[in-house]
Amino acid sequence: MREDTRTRIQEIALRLFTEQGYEATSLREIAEELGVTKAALYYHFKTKDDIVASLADLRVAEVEELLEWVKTQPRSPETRREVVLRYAEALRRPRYMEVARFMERNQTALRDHPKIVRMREAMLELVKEMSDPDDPLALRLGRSMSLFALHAGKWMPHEESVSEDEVMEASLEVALRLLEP
Amino acid sequence: MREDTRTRIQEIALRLFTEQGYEATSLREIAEELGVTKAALYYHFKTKDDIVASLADLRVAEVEELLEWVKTQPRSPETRREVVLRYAEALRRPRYMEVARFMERNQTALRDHPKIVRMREAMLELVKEMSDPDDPLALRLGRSMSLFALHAGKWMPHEESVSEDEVMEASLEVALRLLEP
DNA sequence: GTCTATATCGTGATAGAC
DNA sequence: GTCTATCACGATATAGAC
Repeated sequence: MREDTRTRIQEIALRLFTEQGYEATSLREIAEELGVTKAALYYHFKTKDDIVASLADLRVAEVEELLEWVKTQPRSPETRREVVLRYAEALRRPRYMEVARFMERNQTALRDHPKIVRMREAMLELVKEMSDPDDPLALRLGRSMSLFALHAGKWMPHEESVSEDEVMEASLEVALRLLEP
Repeated sequence: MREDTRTRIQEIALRLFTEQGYEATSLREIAEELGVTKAALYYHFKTKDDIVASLADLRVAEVEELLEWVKTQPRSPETRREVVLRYAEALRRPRYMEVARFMERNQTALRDHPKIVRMREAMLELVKEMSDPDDPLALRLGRSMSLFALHAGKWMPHEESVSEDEVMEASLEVALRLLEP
């Protein structure tokens, strides 16, 4: 059974926005890859920003959920570990990592987009929850990098002999190590 | 003595490109901040790309120099440590960190720009020189993140009570720790 | 749902006067 | 070195037929 057009637009847009950048990608390009005209896109999405919003939705809810959860937990090594594990788990879901990469690569272009702003704020709060204000600065910094380390594995170049799972496992190891002094 | 116009253009462009993104920043905006018309910019820079090139120049030579040096050294813990220290030292120079941030934030928009391509390749080689192919994956990943950790300190949010130097010192601590198993 | 046609705008860039 | 005036282009977005 064939995907619906809306989903195909999302997929094409996600790829092009990430590869070339949001502003550098025109609706004409997306339409051409889809095999329709520019105007047809406007039936499925009201504006170009709307496409971004639909992509952000794939991720925002999940991060905010994780944030809500962590707020109910004590600030302990176990909680931090669990946050990293849950975040890593989320990254395995289809398209999640791709959306994360799209956002990361287009932060400036999208810095005023409401959904992106919410996303950034949630991530900052999440990072904040992972340290006490009186922890040493280097430790706090390391923990801030922890979640990012999980993304980094996918973006760093490595040989083809290494499998996805191995990279994810190694990233997780780095991330967990960054939690501790 | 007043800065020359060329330098002022670079400064304004660097700030706007970083804050809003390269594509989102028009020459009109830069000209307005400078207090001249768009056309006047073209006396100082032949194209918009030329402004980027002049900004990249502030950093490319330095990284390539560091790369050349590391290639003459054995792959040892001391060499890796020295690379991180030298890179951290370079980041203290005026505008270097700002240029790094500008590049980082606009990687996609500038992905075909010759100077940016050279820069990325040099950084990748530099990272490569910091590990042996048979080191464990997690260690190689951590070392890849090491230089990035030095950037990260500046971007992560932290209280105003913390000084620049303290942040840099903490970043350095994280970076050095990432070098070791 | 998709089309053609068009409106409207801002962009990077150039020519030539001063 | 800076200006005015202008160009050519491609962008997002809309109207209305099919």
